[in-house]
Amino acid sequence: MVRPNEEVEALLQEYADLIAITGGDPFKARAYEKAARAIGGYPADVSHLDIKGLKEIPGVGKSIAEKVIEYLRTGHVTVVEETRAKIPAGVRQLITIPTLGPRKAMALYEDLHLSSVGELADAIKAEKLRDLKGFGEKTEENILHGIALMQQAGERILLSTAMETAEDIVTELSRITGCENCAYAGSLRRMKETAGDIDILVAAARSAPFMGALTELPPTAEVIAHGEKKTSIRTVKGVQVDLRVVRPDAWGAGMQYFTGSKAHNIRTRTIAVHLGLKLSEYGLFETEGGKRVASRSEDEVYTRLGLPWIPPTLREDRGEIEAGLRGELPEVVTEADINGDLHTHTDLTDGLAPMEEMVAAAAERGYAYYAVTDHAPNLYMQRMTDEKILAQREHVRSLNGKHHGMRLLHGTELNIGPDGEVDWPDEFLQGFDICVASVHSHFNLGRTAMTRRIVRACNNPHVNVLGHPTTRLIGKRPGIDAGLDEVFAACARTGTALEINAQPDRLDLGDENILRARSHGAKFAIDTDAHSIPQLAYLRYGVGTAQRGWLTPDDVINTWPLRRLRRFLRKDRAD
DNA sequence: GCCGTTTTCGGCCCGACTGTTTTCAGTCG
Repeated sequence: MVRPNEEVEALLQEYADLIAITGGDPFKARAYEKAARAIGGYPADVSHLDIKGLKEIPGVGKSIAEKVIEYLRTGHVTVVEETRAKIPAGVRQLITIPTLGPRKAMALYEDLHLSSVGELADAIKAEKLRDLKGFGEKTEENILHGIALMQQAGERILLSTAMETAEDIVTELSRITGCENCAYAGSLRRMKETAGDIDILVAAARSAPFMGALTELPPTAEVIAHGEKKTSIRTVKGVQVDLRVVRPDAWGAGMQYFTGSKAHNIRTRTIAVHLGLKLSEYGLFETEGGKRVASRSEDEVYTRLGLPWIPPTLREDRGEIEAGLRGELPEVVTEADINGDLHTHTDLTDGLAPMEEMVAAAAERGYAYYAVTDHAPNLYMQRMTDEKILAQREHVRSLNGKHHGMRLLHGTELNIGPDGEVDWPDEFLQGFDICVASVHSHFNLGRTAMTRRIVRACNNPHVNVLGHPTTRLIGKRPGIDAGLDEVFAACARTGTALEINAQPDRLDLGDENILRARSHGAKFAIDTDAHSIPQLAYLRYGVGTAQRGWLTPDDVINTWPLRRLRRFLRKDRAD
């Protein structure tokens, strides 16, 4: 079900956290963290590897390889179990609170015996923390703020987490005899950035086999409800999954109903009423007499309502009904329209895979072009130098066109400094085919300074893409405070594309900001910011988000042919 | 615990920022 690589990654990360919390060797903790990341981002399935194969993964040596083997054989690792026994699980949860790290978490556990987020919140309210060494009023405030941020995301999970679970379940249920159709619906199908639960729909004459199967799938931890029409379970990861089975001739009406959104459905049902019809999850019926007029496919249902089929990503009652009635629905961008990725990393900085491997994997995706954009020197921890990036450029040039004719662009991800300055002078920047520029520091400037800073970066004739424009991390960090309308206008004016960063915890810009930016006439780049080969597939989440922002291929520069893209990348420069 | 054009020991991503301190620990990117 879940990729074994991810399971192992989670286990090693947990062990790294436990080492850090218990005050173990920080280098050891980092070694486990590094190995966890490397395995999570490794393209081959680790469960098919032996010790020798595992040790070929960078950062994995004898000791970790043996633990991985032990885990794959027995489902657990003895030393991890032993360490777990010393530290309540809640303590580890504490370090997921922003601004709260392993040292503070351990102090809270040892001195105040706090071992859950709830207990911590209560202790802060009782002003118990401020007397602790290294803690003060401001620390209390920051932790409370961090807890609030986490709870704001609430019980919702990231789109990618929901998607992986849903696709696994759909695959399993589709195998069952009698399954005529199976798909996920709900906010997941609309590609909303987070999901509260997962809705799965099956078309079949008999429901019992599917209801039974769901309750017995490996990720099922708890059965919440088990009936004839609906079964709900909770997975080991705490995600609720609702399964509904409909008759095959009601598939379209069921999908339409369970895809939502609620606001969209209210509109479609109102239209039905005005036509003397009634719309439910079972079909579209005549009010008088109850004769069924449509239900087999969504297309049939929408057509009978006088609407074209509406892409699920648009179904938010944000004007799609009106546009549909006028015959002016946008032809939204699809994954197939994307000609290349313009923001990616290699192991020259913090990526996991060597450039050749990233490039080969990108070519397999059928891209016409691909940009290598490693970090620039001002992100000090990456240790980039002029020599290293120039050597990489030579390497990029040497591989250009060698994989299915895919053209390579050599670029970089610049850091936008507090005054809007970037890493290199103009003469040096001139040598790049493309520059992404992003905020990686100074997140707390005031709005005026923040706006000026970003607008200044857009004015730079070498900055082509504004990377993850708000820098938000879903459920962890709000976006920077900037005058976004000014920023979007500057992007449109200067020919700087706004990135739709497809990393599932970023999805930045998000749909609402995309709609705003589009109204300013800005262009966009849907990029994965991939740090490993599997992450190249995150593109789908960026595309879904772009669709939610009503973008067409013409709005998205990396759907364009290379010639047009290159013209855009020159901005107004003469060179 | 990993790794090696400083190779079996001794380094390991470096610097900024914040809030707590009175010289610095913890967290983050």
